[in-house]
Amino acid sequence: MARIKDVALLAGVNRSTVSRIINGEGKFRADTKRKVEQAMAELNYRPSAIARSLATASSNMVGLLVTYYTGGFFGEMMDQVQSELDCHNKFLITAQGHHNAEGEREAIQRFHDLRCDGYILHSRYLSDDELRELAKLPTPFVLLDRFVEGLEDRCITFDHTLAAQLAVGHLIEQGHRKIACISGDLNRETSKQRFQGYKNALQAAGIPFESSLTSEGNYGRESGYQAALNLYQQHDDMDALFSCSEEMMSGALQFFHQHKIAVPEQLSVTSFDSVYLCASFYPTVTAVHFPISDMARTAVAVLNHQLKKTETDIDRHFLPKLISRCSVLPR
Amino acid sequence: MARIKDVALLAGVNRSTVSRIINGEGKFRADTKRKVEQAMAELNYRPSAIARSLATASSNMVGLLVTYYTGGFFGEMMDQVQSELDCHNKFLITAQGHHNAEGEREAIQRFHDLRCDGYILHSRYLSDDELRELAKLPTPFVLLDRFVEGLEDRCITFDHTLAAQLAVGHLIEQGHRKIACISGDLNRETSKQRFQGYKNALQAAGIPFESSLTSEGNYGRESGYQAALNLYQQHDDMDALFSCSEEMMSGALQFFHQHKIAVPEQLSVTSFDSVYLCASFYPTVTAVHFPISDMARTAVAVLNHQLKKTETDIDRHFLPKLISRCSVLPR
DNA sequence: CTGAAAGCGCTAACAT
DNA sequence: ATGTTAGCGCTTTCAG
Repeated sequence: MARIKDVALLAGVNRSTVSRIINGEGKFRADTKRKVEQAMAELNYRPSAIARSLATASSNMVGLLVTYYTGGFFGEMMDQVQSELDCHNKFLITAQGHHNAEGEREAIQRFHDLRCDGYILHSRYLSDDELRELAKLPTPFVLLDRFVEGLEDRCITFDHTLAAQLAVGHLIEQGHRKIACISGDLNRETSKQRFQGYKNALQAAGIPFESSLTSEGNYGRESGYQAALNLYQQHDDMDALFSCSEEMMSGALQFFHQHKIAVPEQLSVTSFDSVYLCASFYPTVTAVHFPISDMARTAVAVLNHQLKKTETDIDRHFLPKLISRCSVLPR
Repeated sequence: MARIKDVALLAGVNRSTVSRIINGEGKFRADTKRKVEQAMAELNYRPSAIARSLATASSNMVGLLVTYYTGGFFGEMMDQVQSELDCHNKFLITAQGHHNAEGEREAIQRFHDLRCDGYILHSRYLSDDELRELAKLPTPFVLLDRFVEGLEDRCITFDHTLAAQLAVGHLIEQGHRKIACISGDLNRETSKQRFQGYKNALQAAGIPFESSLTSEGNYGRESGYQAALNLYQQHDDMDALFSCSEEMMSGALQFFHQHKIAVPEQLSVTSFDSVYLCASFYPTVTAVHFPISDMARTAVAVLNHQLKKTETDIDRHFLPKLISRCSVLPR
């Protein structure tokens, strides 16, 4: 593998001249430049990003922490982050948190070992305190879909409560009263918020909250199926259902199909939706969209400002939008 | 950020001693080891993977090229590759090929710039010749789901033709004759193979091939919907359908639901399935499973042998299995 | 068992 | 406009 000194030798110049030409710093005589470029081409030379990192104390790498790779949600994030990063010629390093704090810590450790210039963390299990501690270290990072007091500048947030409220509110507007809810794992902050949004919507309409109309899932399809089953056994007269995730909605729909419960004729449904799965169901499901792509893009933008230490007024807070599809009928 | 020399200073030993202790090379007096470990802890020292790479001429990074991040298929691959790599303390670098040769070239370029020790390539657009050229360079790589003559040792393959044959054969066994097919983009090698499998199955059963019973999609859901529409308009009496991808099956199912065509009572269907989407449909769809996870794991294993220059008899060829679900009824 | 010194491939003052 | 030189943080001979 050719090194910079081979290029310099072949071109008959000094290594630093080559370096400068590569990095476009300063001016050079046209023919030096030509000679160098020719030598690089001839030797098929590519500078070593590693050696560069060491010399410049900047790796050009950005670490992205996600909870899991599978399921499509992550792919969406990754796609956005990568394409933003590509524009700036930075490298993307990813790691999974594996659904626990220790996993997230290890992931960040890896980023640190690689001396990533910055991180984008979709952290679910690290405590606010731990994150604030991390913020004291020199490496900048932004938090994706998380709010931590004291770290406001680094937080890309989404209003989960309002989103759920919107989805349930739509059901109410269409005249539904007996509305069931499949929540996510209620240990998770955002799940709680979504659940709260469900309650808020009911309250705003003066509908009493009834806990037997709610069932906790784990965001997976099977849990959605199971929850639908539970709910239906207790309330075969419910007139609507709200699911806190698209995957769980997928399972619920399976249950309804199987039991010949017509959606939306007999039962209206709405859902949370991240990767437009709700558009692929039958019927297509009216849902609040969780704009993870836009948020991921924003995360990179904000991180870039932190890296350059420039101020920014990029809007870091996202509001939900309801996407009307075919799963709701007025009562 | 503490460096090795800070640790050495604090522990009162030489840098090389620290280095040796970190890497567990040789023997040391118990108390030197203790002192050093204490110093490392105190300084919160973590060796720089970058400096290490430069010194050892080995980056401990592995590059994974995929065509796209979105859709879940990639996540599955990535998950497997990462967890295998984790065991060996290696770093995963990913890049997208962006559905064209130039994109794949750039991705590999990135891997090279980072001096990855090896690559796992899910390459769709680079020619066999180009891949053979690449094989002449010193960096080892493995090809995922691709067969290139001369590179047999590096190819992890799957029998797409047989898989399709199995899925269509099952339909035939159940007494179906008028079987439609939604194929993938026929410019792609594996799509051609799947399509060929469809034809093979028909031929084996003595059923004449009828091109109006086939429709080409692009692996996306919408194209599946469209294809189902096309096919049904021409042959509303078809008795079965085979889809070359789960996504397209999703779209087809939407069409059938919408038009009250009962699956499987009125129409039996089978599909290709990568990430078990077919289990989430209603009805659940009988499908041949494309074992991308196992293949990805194997890819890492094979690459590891290449990196260590050891021989291996790992089985690199995968055979399809049919997973029976609820979308097929005998005629 | 440990230390001294050179070097990995590059960049960045500092000269000229 | 280009060359000289000294690192970046680590590993790895070679000594002892």
